[in-house]
Amino acid sequence: MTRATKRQATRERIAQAASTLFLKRGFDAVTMDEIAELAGVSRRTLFRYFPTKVELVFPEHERRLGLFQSVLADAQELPARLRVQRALLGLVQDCQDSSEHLLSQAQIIGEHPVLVAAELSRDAQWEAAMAQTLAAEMPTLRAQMLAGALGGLMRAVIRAWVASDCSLPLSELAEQAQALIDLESQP
Amino acid sequence: MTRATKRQATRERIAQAASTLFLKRGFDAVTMDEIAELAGVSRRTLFRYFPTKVELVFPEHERRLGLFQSVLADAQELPARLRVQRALLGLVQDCQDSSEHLLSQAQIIGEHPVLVAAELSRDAQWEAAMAQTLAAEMPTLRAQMLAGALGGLMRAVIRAWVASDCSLPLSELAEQAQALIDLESQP
DNA sequence: CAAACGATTGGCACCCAATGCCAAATGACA
DNA sequence: TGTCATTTGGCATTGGGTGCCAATCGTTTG
Repeated sequence: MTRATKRQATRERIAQAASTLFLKRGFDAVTMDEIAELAGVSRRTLFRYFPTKVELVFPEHERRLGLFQSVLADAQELPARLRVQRALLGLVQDCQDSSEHLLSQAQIIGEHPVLVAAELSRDAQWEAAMAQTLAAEMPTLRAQMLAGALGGLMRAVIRAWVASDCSLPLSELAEQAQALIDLESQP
Repeated sequence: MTRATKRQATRERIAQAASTLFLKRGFDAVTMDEIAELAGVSRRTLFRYFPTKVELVFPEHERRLGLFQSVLADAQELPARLRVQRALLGLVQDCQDSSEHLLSQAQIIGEHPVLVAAELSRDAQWEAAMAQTLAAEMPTLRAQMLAGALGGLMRAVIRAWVASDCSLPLSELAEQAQALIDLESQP
């Protein structure tokens, strides 16, 4: 078994073990030792794959953010606001494709303050990426404000969608959001 | 010395001690024991006043949030969106009045992921309060989206203001923000 | 004023997340 | 197959956070 493959498999085994235990008993009631044991690795190795316990709740984040950023960077010939719109649509698609995983994640996060905060700071990374892109064709402050507003919209949309058990059509919600801030008509 | 007075004094002494140490050596390099010693209380008592180390960075938050909520609840005869506008203006005023404290707080937070996340989750409480108020005169989802967008705007404005060492006129920035989402003209 | 009461405090032991260090094991490659 | 770099495990340590109990200090009542 090649090195990279094994690493990948171990990572997924750990994430799976963590998710299982978190869902069964809640974030706080699970110790790192238990996760390590269920995943079949030592506690020390577990910390090499996931530097903090919180990271175990968002195993897909880094990959997803990378995707988002690459969509923003693609097709440089298009205007920035259009690239942002595309990236957001891609994100929506990604959410729909993995709605199952999203729901269990939401259940784990629940009202837990630390996890809610962690999710918000991950959302902020998306906003930062959008702001950077938008800054190419408008003043920085305006780009940051717009990105912040878009991020706030996204959060509300996703939250509503998750609250409906992912049953409502996400695209419809996204349309309502677009009515509030029309990217096309921004000065 | 009456009980409540003493409690108040102790709380402020602790907050002051923490702020001093954080500014001098950074959040991570300060232990709870050191803060307790400088404040002249036992470690155990320190944890009774501030349940987590992070709370020590936002000692004013609870009071400020309460103020914000009471402004939202006042003057029920006015339309909700106007009350939200008032509350936001009050917040801006509050920030200008305590800009000094805000700057040192920003210096402590810096790029520290945990503190950034903690600040975001506090912002989210403001958004929730606004959303609840706005929900009185529009559908819940729309209220949440609008509140999220307003929160994103506020954050960008405050961030820009702090980045300028609180020298730019905050009211001017707020006006720019209003141009993006005009509360009056929302359907 | 004194005694009884309730809130505040301090000290202790304990749990657990997180980190540094070093030695053993394991896959890659000549 | 033998060497080399990566990965892994075990160990010790630091520091945040909590439960428990006894001592202390306002407060209240007779």
